[in-house]
Formats: sequence, C-alpha cells, structure tokens
Amino acid sequence: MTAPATKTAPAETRQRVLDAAEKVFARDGISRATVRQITTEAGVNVAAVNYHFGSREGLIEAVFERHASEVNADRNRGLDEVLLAAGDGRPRLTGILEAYLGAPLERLARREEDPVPFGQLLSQLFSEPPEIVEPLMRRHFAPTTERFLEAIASSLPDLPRSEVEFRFRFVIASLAATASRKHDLRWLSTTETPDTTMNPKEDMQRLTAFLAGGLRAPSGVSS
Amino acid sequence: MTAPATKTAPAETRQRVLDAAEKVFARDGISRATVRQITTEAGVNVAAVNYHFGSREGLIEAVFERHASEVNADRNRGLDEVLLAAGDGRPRLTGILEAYLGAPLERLARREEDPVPFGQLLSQLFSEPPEIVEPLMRRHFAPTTERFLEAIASSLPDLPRSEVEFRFRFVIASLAATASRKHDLRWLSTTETPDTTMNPKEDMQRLTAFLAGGLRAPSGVSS
DNA sequence: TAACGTTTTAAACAGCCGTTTGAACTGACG
DNA sequence: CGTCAGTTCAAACGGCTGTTTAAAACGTTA
Repeated sequence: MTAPATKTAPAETRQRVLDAAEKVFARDGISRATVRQITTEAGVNVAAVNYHFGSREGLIEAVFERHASEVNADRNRGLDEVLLAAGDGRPRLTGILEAYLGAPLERLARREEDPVPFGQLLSQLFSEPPEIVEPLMRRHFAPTTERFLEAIASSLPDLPRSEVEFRFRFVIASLAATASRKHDLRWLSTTETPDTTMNPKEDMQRLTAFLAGGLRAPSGVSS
Repeated sequence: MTAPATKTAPAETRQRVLDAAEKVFARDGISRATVRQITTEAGVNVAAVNYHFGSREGLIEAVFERHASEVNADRNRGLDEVLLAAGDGRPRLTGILEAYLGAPLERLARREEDPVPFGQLLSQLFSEPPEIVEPLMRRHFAPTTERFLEAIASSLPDLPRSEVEFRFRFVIASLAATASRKHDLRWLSTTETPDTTMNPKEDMQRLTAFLAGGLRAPSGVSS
C-alpha cells in the first residue's frame, strides 16, 4: 500500500514533498498551507500527497515525526546534564530553561543555510487551532515537556505546583513569540528598525533571564 | 452609499452581523472564519456583509473599531492614575502592568453573560498572520502601547531600552496565552483537570507577578 | 520479450470560498 | 397613487480546496 515493497525504493518524491511541506508550513502556518502550494513547491504532482501520506493530515504528522524525536533527544540530553550536575540538590533553573529553549532556537538559526525550518514551524504551531495543536503536542512532545515541568518544580520548591503549571505556559508562549517573531513590535512607530537580526545564542540568554525572573517571582495569589 | 440617508435608519442587520462576526472571529479566529458562517449565525443573507461593510476585510475593521477605543480608554485611564500617583518618582511597575492587562482580561470575563467576546478576539488576534495583525495593531493600538512602553522603561531605568522592547513582547505573548488559553497544557497527561475556571481578577494577579519578575530581572546580555 | 507491481500523471470530482448580480421588497415623500 | 432611495433576497459567478480516478510510465523479475 504505502510502503514500497520493491528492493530499491526510490522514495525521492516522498522526500521532496516532506521538504517542501516543512518549508511552506513554517512560512504560512499549517492551517493556511495548501497541498497545491506544497506540491508545486516540490515540483511534483498534486496526487503525490495523497498517494504517499494518505491525506493532508498524514503529511502533517510525517513532517513532525521527522524532527520531533531529535528535538526531544536534544532537550533530554541537556536536562540530564543539569540534573546530573545538581546531584541531590536543586537543579539550576537557568540550566533547565536553556536546555528547553536551546533545541528549537538553534534549529531556528540553521534556517538560512539548511532546508530545515523546523524551528519556525515548531513555534508557529501554537498559532494553530487546538484541533491541530493538541494531537501533535500530545503525540510528540508531552513526555519530554512533563520532565521539564517536574524539573522546574523541583528547582522552585517554594512555588505551588499549580503555579508552576500556570507559569509554564508563559515559557512556551515566550519561546514561540521569540522564534516566530509574531509578537514583535514592528507595528509601533518607534521601532523603525524592522529587522533585528536573529542571534539565537543571545536570544536564548535574554529569554532565559526574563523567564527565570518571572518563574522565581513570589506567588502572586494573596491566599 | 453606506450610511442610511432616511430618518429612521434600521441598521439592525448591520448590528447583527457585527455581533455574529465578533463571536465567530473570537471562536474560530479571524482568518478561519468565513462570511457564510457569520451570516448564517446572524440569520441574514450572505450578501449583507458586502453590502454593509464592502468586503470581508471591511467587516474585520468594523469589529475592531467598535471596541478598540474603549479598551484604549480603559488602559490609558489606568495608566494615568499610576503616573499621577508616582508624581516625579518612578511609576509602580505592577500598577502599569495591571492597567495594561486589566482591560482585556475583564472583557474576557464578561463573555459568559454578554455578547462581547472581544477579549477572546483580542488575544486570538496574535495567532493571525502578520498581514492581518499588523494593520489592525498599527491602526488601533499603537499609540496606547507606546505609552505603556515608555512607562515601563521609566519604571525600570537600569534596563536598556532595547531590552525593554525585547521583553515587552513577552507581556503581549503571555497576555494572549492567558486569555486565549492557547498555550495551556491540556495535552499533558498530568493535567487531568481540563477546565480550570477562568478568574480574571486572580489571573491578572498571577500574570502580573510573573511579568513583573521577568521585567525586573537583570539584563541577560553579558556585554 | 512479456508480465508485473509501483509510481507518476492529467483530469475530473464535489464542496466551499468571497463577491456580484438583478430582481423583489420596504417605507417615506411628493 | 406613483416614485424612488435603501435594503434584502435567491441565485449565480469564477476560483480555490482536498481528494479520487483511470490511464500512462517506470523498473524489476521471470
């Protein structure tokens, strides 16, 4: 059916569609990208998507399957180091954050030289409707995210667990805002310089400083 | 042309379309809502949108014109109070943040009893593509936002101006994340309770605590 | 060479999109 | 009563969507 049964499987068309889909998804957003855009960009027939991936939705899944495990591995490796260095003590909050932010931000920097705009796609993902976001996050990023949630909680023992979860959303939101540049202030008259060059290493430092400060803030609830 | 020249102008259809559009935009997002969805929900003919608003885009503009000035007035009033109370000294950061966050979050709370889901819409706005976001923000929210940017900068004199602007994006992103519930962690297995009831007063306190902590953090750049 | 499974192709499918059209309807004015 | 803006209506416009179809092209194997 889908998998090639012959010995020398070319699967070149499949790869080109995946590359093009990744690029178009990252540029225009998943829900706005059309299969005709993708197949045209890939230089293949329209039917290739349905033949190789079953449907448009299957293509989306395939794009994430290609990279999600890599991102998760990077993040887990970084977190392992931080936890190992901490020993029995509290893990360093900034280290945890850097492990979480580093993988997508680094993948974002490569976007100029590589056909790998997966960092862009990953941040744009949160602009998608819930019916797209939630299945993908659950399938590909839930376990790793949970590890980081635990690590942050153990790094901030005085903060109620509910507050940790409440604030973790802002980690994700701020990461997405930084990576996708969606919330930048181009529409303000003061910010005349529109293209502040993206420096992933520096961006991560600045983002980490802000998030660590926010996460460490005393609980806002008066009770 | 557009404005009724007769004495007793009904304009009831126009109003119903506006109400329905606001609801559908807030629920499904601007770029995903169709004029047929809106007109069906409003119980009017499809052509009503083009007759009363010229085009789908004109309807979007009209929806924002209805509420943007109100939100801006609320925010400016709150900011005036904070600046007045500060006198010649530094304005209180938490006060500035509460003035900025209060208007949309309060408008969000009314959504159960009123046909005014403009708070939802305002936060969902940032999930839209730039060609939708930027004109709307520039036309309706740029001057007020600039005032708040100045106020925050004067409240944090030790923080470089570029860092203030960099971090202000996270204020917007976190507000949007709180209001639209887009970045919540429903897709995590731990968070078994999916519907944490929205308490705008408490949400604002918790959000303010986080953002103040982040904004006050020492500049992350090493230079 | 002939037969075979896999892949690619052009063409068409029904369905929805925003918008336009021209006729029907409304209510106030002369 | 007739007139005439203003408004509403069903119907249709071209264009785009994801998907399906059947035929053609392909490379391997017998």
